Amino acid sequence: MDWRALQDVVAVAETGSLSAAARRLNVSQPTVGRRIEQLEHRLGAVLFNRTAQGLSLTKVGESILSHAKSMEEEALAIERAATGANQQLQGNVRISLVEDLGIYWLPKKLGEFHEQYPQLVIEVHIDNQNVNLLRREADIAVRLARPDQADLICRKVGELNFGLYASQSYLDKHGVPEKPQDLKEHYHVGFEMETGPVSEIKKLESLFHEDHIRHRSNSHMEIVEATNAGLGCGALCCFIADQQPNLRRVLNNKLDHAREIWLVTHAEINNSARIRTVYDFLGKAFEEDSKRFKGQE
Amino acid sequence: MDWRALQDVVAVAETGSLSAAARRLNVSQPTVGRRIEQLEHRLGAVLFNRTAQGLSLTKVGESILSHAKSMEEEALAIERAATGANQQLQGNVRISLVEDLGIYWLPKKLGEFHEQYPQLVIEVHIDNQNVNLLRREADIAVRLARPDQADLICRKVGELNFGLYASQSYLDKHGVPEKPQDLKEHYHVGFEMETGPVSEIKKLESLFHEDHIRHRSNSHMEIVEATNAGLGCGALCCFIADQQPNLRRVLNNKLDHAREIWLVTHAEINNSARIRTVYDFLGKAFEEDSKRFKGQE
DNA sequence: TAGCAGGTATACGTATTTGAATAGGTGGTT
DNA sequence: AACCACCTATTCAAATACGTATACCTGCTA
Repeated sequence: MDWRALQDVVAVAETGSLSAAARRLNVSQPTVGRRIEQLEHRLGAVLFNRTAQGLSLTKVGESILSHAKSMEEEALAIERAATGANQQLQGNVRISLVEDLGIYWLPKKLGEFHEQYPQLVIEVHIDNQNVNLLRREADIAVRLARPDQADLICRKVGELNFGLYASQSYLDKHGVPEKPQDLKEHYHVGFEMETGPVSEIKKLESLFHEDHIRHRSNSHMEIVEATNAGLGCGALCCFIADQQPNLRRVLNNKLDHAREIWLVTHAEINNSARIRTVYDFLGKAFEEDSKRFKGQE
Repeated sequence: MDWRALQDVVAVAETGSLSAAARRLNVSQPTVGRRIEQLEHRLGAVLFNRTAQGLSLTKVGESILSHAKSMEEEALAIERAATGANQQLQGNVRISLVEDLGIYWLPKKLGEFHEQYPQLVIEVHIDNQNVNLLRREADIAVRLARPDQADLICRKVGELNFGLYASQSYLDKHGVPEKPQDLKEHYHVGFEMETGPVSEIKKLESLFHEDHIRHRSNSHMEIVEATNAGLGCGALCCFIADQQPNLRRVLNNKLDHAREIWLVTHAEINNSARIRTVYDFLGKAFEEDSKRFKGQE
């Protein structure tokens, strides 16, 4: 029995089509189709119903799936174990961060890092959604909330403060709000619900008139630009907004909210010398800039 | 990551060499070598120490092995699930039996079976050691002791009686023993320790003078022939020995011992129509001949 | 010490596997 | 109704992986 076909079964079952599975597995659609066909022949059972819309599991296929998924778990554990055992200071380390930190902060820090560790390659993966560390989608993640998955090790490395900002041109046109109630007359530029912390977003939005919420985005950078462009008041990272010459803080820090910054990695792979090196470097780097992130500088 | 390489890792770790693993996996030695080499490269870790005598696991290799073995377990479970789901009355069924039943009894029964189920192919696997049903080394096994593995379903289908026999020519030469004590003067033809039930064998051997145990074998057939050839008194299946014209029963049935006959299969694969068919057929066949096996006919 | 029976590593022609291209089907959208 | 986006199945040339043959190493035995 070709175990690769079992790998394919998981991918096809989860994506619902040979094509999508092939993309995920970095092979071609005919290859996935053929391998599954062979497996079915070998097992003497049809695992999928084929339609023009894709494939769906048969009863037999379902009875097999959980086993194949267990195999996948074990395969991932193998990758983690091997990575964790690697004590060389060379190779890739993949870091996942939210835009704010990934774009406005990390690059400036990495210069120093590369001087110190010339053999290490950093892959930066900007993503406001959470990546799955258990699946090695990243080696190290920076998150704005404490992770709750098991098997992860994590460390709080600071707080990221958000304040309410608007552009000078916007304020010239719409006036400067003096107290929170004044916001009812203002426009809001905010986060998409799916991406950010829902309760915080709703709390902020409730200060504005519901018809005045004109713009939402899943991109933090885009919100900075939209605020810069005068579309309304936006809740922005202080350490970013304070450096934008056209942005002004609104209502001082009455509407600030802070989110915790967590550095996260997988317990097993953190045995790896190169990953621990990056992890420790980031920990120190965050500490150095903790005041900036709190918006106190 | 190529899951086939993980399959290879298990085989190499268990057999200790690329060559042996290749034989087990039905591929060539260079193939196994290459795939493991690739895996090591992909994982960035050396899994085996290579010597001219074979391969041994490194520390990293060991930390991986248990995961890979778990994958193997799951893969086997998949095979069983697929087989069990197969409701067609065609295909192979592999039966494992001890020689006595496999050679002197089963073939005669199978004629009738094939008439009834022309689409089913029976593979007979004669083996006095126990095969591993969990690994699908056989679909159905006939054993002379109650199996203790989990996940097996089994059924006692009779008792196989053994008695003490010697050839007419042997008795002419050495005389006929009248009581058990007389056996001290006789020669014994018996089982190898590894194959049979150790306590029974020792009990029987103790009746003879230790210098008179001239012949041991792992083959029941060979013991029949050896006894036929006049090498000594042998403990033989009654239903076989009673049909041999030259063999005589010694000491009537004072030294009989019976072993239970168990029909065994795997719980999951017994859902398969074809396997259940054979299982039920064998159950009935054993019942029909139960008196013969007890040596009462 | 020679010969043998294991093993790994390597070279190379062949056979298999692969992916690009494409035909053909289906459902949703304009 | 026509188009588009998505899917599967098939074809065929090209890339890849494979097995055979072989060199070479090591430990055992005569």
